[in-house]
Amino acid sequence: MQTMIPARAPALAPLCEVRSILKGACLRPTRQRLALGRVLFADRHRHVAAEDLFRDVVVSGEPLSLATVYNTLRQFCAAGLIREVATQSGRSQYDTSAGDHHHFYVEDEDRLIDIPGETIRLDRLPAPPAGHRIVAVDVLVRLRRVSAPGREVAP
Amino acid sequence: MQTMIPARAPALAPLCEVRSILKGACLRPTRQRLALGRVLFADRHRHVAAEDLFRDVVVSGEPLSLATVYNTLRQFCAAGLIREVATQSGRSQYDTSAGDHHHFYVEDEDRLIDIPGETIRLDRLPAPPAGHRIVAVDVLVRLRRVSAPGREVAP
DNA sequence: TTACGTGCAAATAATTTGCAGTCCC
DNA sequence: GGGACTGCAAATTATTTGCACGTAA
Repeated sequence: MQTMIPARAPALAPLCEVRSILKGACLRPTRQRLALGRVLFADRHRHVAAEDLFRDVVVSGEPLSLATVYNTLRQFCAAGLIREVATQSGRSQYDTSAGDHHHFYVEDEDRLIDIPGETIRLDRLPAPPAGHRIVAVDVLVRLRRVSAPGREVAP
Repeated sequence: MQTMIPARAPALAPLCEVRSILKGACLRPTRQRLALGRVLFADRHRHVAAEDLFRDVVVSGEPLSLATVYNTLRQFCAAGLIREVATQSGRSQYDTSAGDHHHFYVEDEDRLIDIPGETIRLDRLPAPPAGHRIVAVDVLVRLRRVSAPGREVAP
């Protein structure tokens, strides 16, 4: 889509903070993980797809391979440092804040927006089927642009 | 995973019903769409991935191509006849009941289970960002097996 | 040292598309 | 008859994996 890469350097989390996050998750502080962590944890309310993160880290001056980004995202996810958000676009997005909150999803742009945890309250959560336990409740509020190019559906 | 294809013929919705559903959506009643519709609309609480549906239709005796399944699912979705459900597995699942309800998602099996609409109530839905309107609210309650093979996480 | 990580390129998986031929209205 | 639909195979896109090499503990 875009030929020119905007070389805005993304904000970076302090190295020592990332180190201790990794240590807490029993993950070796390799150069690549540190670089990914510095970008990921700079803003606790970010949503990234693997490709975006890859681009940001490379722009930040640390070369690494895309495969490593995928692998590391999976590890961070398994460690509970970040969270995968399911959308209906083909690609996964990762949420840098693991806390309790939900999302708006702008369909046309494949973009996520945080909804603070207390804003939505779920009453009467159903009991899980026998033999299962609830590990998470994800609420996705799907949005579309008003008066989007095209036609508007009558209510 | 499974080498033998169990040739259980799936239940089929009546042809006339599928015809009128298609007519209502302004879609031509072609042989392939009818066959897909008969399988899809036989049970209003089914969840299928494209490949599963493809297999079921072929088993029901109507040959068609996988590409047509994908294309048709997209068309049915756009027409509001079915609904795509986002999960974190790579593949999309389609829900044959378009009505208001939510889902349990068994992560280990990539399987969806309906939660009736009134079972979950959402209070205080947040206002959408300016210029956007809410088109749907999807709640996904993620489940994992209790005492799954492996280890259990302490609470 | 030594198991754990990483890069690369190739493999997979799910889905979409181009185009020639077929079918419904 | 003519545009809508389908099949096929090839293209795309997102992600994973195998294996030789590098690096933190």
